[in-house]
Amino acid sequence: MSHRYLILGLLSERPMTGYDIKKRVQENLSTVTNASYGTLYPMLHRLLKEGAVKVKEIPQRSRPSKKVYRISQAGLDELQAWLKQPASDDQIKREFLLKLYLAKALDPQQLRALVDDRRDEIEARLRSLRAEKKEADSPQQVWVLDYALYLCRAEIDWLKQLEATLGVA
Amino acid sequence: MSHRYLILGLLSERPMTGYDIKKRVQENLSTVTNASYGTLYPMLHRLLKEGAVKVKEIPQRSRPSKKVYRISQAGLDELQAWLKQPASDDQIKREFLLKLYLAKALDPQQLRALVDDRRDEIEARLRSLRAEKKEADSPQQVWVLDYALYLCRAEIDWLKQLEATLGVA
DNA sequence: CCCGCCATGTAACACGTTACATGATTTT
DNA sequence: AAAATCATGTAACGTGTTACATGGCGGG
Repeated sequence: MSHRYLILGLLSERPMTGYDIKKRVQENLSTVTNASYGTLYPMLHRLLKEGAVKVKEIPQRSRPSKKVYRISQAGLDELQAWLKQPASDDQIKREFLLKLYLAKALDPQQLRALVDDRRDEIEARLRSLRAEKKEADSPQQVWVLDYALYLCRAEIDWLKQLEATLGVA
Repeated sequence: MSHRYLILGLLSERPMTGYDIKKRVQENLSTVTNASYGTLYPMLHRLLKEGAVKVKEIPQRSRPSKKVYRISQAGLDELQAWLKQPASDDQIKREFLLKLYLAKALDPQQLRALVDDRRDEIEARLRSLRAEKKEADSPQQVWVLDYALYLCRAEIDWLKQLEATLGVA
């Protein structure tokens, strides 16, 4: 459901096409969501039907006509109302955590390998986030990236400590 | 799909009923998943059909007969194979992050309120995790709780820093 | 006497991903 | 000559949540 507000939020900045929204999400919001066309287009249709957005069709030569969506007053109201509500609980789905919990079934060497691989992966992610931050051009983007960076560092610390306890045992 | 391995993993410790699994998940794994009966029972049926588990039905007076599931060799093999594979990417869905990103549409006071509320919430969560940790009785459980604790602390640090930059602006 | 625990399950709904379909234009 | 970009969309599939249905037993 929160893709609804993702769209309304982006349209509240400026009118956009579905295609624009997709690009914007990939560039700036990949930490938050991965919304695909299969989610975005149907949701735009729905928002239109419900009056939260309006659309202006711009014909193009030899291409599907561009549909520029613009948020309506009703849409703005809905967005505002949603923003004021406290955020619903996070849903973290960390397959890695599950594996770790189930690792009784694994011998110590394999467990060690699992943890080490994880650390490599997170460290790679940390580097790529740092690179992204250099390119960031809005405060909002920096906030989100910082968030991801803080979490990465925390996970690395935790992994180090975990490795230490595994080393002893 | 990973509920499949959740079930296999828990059954690899000892035979259990669907009801037992649900309880276990609520008690020890709420950080990782919230699997409901509507997920668990159908998955057990499927695992049975596919030969990854076996079942023993124990009739009871005036209650649905208890179905105790036990993992099969095929199931164990599948679990091992899965555990050895690197974990797939995390999917973090943080509604709060989205709100923050879209907060251009919000005036500074409301933004402030959003951030403050979040901090209260996370601090409450931190306390409840600490309490849970005292009750923990397996290393695995401590690992998972520690993970959640590290993330909580990181988020609080990030929020503090965010509050500071908001205060200045 | 009521509530929570035990214990199974299904059905409707909501959500999201992936792959497919189309096809010119611009960049490498 | 190939690949990426622009630009729309649908359909099948997979997964998960919620609410419903059933009903005795034990403790406060």
